[in-house]
Amino acid sequence: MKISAKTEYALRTVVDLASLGPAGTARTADIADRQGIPVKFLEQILLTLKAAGIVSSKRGSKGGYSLALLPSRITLAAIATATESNLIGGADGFLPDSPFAEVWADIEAYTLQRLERTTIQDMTSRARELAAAKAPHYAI
Amino acid sequence: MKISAKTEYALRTVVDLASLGPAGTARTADIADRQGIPVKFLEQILLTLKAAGIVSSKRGSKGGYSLALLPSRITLAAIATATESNLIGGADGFLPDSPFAEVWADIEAYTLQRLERTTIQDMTSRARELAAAKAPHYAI
DNA sequence: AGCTATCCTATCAACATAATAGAGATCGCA
DNA sequence: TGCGATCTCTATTATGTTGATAGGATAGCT
Repeated sequence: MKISAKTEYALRTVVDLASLGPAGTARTADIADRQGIPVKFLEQILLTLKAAGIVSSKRGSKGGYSLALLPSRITLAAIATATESNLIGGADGFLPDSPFAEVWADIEAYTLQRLERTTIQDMTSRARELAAAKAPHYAI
Repeated sequence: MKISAKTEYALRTVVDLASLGPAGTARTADIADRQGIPVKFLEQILLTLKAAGIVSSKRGSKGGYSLALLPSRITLAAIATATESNLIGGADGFLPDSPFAEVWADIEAYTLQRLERTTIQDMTSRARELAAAKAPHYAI
């Protein structure tokens, strides 16, 4: 289960936008700066995310990107399938009715389900939990 | 979940050896021929499998490769970890306590478990089942 | 108009994988 | 002992994918 930099950047980018709250907007350069992502690379990623209907954009001065959906409606699967060329379907080479194909199909089904059940909202709330558990003295 | 040609070849090779029965031996060239694998590539794969303790070899005339373990003791995980450079550990880039890391760890754990619970013997018997289901008129 | 930012496409560099090449080492047997 | 068969080892090439960069085109705001 390798994860590409592109997908990792995409996930972090969507969380970044989600952290701005509803109707929050950010320019590519600002996201890139906050997340440590090469600007021109992030441009491409944002175009991909836009094509997938995950973010929306506004051009020109006062423009930028914002989430096209509620964080609770954006699944990790939606992001990963948009950016990862073959999240699934890597078991070709085996005959379709081979026992190996069954095993790989099983693994891919689990993977896809897990990513489909998990939303960006899950990520942000879980991040808060983890932060609270790590530094409870600041939280109290 | 991409699977490399090397791993696919390795899996097919071990099944090929298992199909020869206990104490069955085959030369590299014969396996390559039966499985449609480039000979020199298969040489490297067999060396890898040998280093992993999955097959054993005998040199010279009358030499060849054979399984070092019973098919019921060879897991898909053993083969895949031997041939695949990073079956696991592809979620670096995320901070270790990031919620993303949790999700990926979960998926990897499932993957590894599935491959560890499945043996080459499972593969050969399942292959027979599938063949029987496909052509029941010949089986009766 | 002129500035700002997204949009689009081409290109390059780095890396991993698939495959090939050619010696070298060891075994069995005549 | 010699010789062919077969595994063993390392280097090299080819190919494809990914990560990143470049530069201009398009659209919105003031």
